[in-house]
Amino acid sequence: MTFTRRSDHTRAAILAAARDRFAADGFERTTIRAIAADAGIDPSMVMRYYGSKDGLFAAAADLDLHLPDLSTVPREQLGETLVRHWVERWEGGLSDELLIVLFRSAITNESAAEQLRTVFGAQVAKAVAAVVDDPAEAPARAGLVSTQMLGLALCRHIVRLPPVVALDVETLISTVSDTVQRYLTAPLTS
Amino acid sequence: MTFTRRSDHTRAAILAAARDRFAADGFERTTIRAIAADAGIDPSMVMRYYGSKDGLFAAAADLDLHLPDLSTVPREQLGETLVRHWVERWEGGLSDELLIVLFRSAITNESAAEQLRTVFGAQVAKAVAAVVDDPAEAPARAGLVSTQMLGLALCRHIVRLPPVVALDVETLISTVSDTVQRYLTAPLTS
DNA sequence: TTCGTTTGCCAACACTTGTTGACAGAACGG
DNA sequence: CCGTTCTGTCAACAAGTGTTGGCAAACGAA
Repeated sequence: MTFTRRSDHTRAAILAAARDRFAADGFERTTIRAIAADAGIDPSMVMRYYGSKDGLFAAAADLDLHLPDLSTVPREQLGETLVRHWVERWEGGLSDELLIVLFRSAITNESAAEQLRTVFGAQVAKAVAAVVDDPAEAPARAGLVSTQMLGLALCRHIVRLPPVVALDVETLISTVSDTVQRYLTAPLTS
Repeated sequence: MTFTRRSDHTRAAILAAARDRFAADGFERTTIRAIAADAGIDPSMVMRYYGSKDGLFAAAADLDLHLPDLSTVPREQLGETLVRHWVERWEGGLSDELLIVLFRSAITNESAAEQLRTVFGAQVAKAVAAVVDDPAEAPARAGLVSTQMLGLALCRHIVRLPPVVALDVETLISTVSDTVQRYLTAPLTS
């Protein structure tokens, strides 16, 4: 099944071009013709190898957050570990534009939103569940953590709110870490 | 200039239909034909009264956050005042779908993103500046507050992450209020 | 070589998009 | 009454969309 086909190069070129376009423009504004042009091939090839625009998107937005395993982290460093990982992943140039792909498209495309829900529902919940005292509180804590981390990425890298973009990385990390630390460990008021 | 034209009813119907559609589908997927159909008129009327799709969007997404004046609020209630106002505005049914309009479209449409930057840059910064000790810190604090408030709205009302949707309103308010209170008043580590 | 398969391009389909201009009737001022 | 303006419809345009099928060349096994 994993033979190296002669078309592998083309397939990879399509996927790379698709990620660039989806990340830059979102799902709706990205056209198969533009992707094909970027990849230097004919639009019909995209259909042949990925079936449809939706199929191509699914292939392009398949990602792993690689969240750190929090179970081995000292309790008082949980927030910082998570936030630092998150921030540095986003700051790390274009290497992880997959996140932007998913993000940009999830706002308007329902299947992309479902994919984002799955990614966060599973991966963040798993990371959080490993360190929470009361398992019943795990979903709520994971949800709160998600609001802060997604909000941070949204403001700094998608909408690019000037004051958020201007924030010093270390200030950002240390301030937001305190928040996430509280969401993970502080008693949940109600 | 503010005569009551006979077409005012049509103009209003177009605007209402446009807000519904933009909020539900975002800018790109919303078609003038669909808006016209909802409003029960011909697509060409939309062009006549609003010039273009962009013009219609600008008219539909013109909004005021109505953030409370924090200068009269006791210092220890700043966070809760802001967060409660924000959450209740979003929870208040469809009455404020304008926010969703702007939000959904800002991700893929550059002029909408600019509009969102303006709204937050101006209105949040103004509200925050009124209560911050060191004026030099105001933009950073406003930025941090924005990440939490936008992230909250994103997760709960746009992407609809299940654990965030499931959160009890009062738990949500009190927990996030603590965060915003810290962003407004706690020393900024660096 | 000879055959079938793979890879790619070309042209076209059927459809939707934003937008425009011509035209019919109502409303209104003179 | 006339003539003008306003409000609305209809039909069409030019462009762009995802998608499909046919065909030529390159390849790989026999």
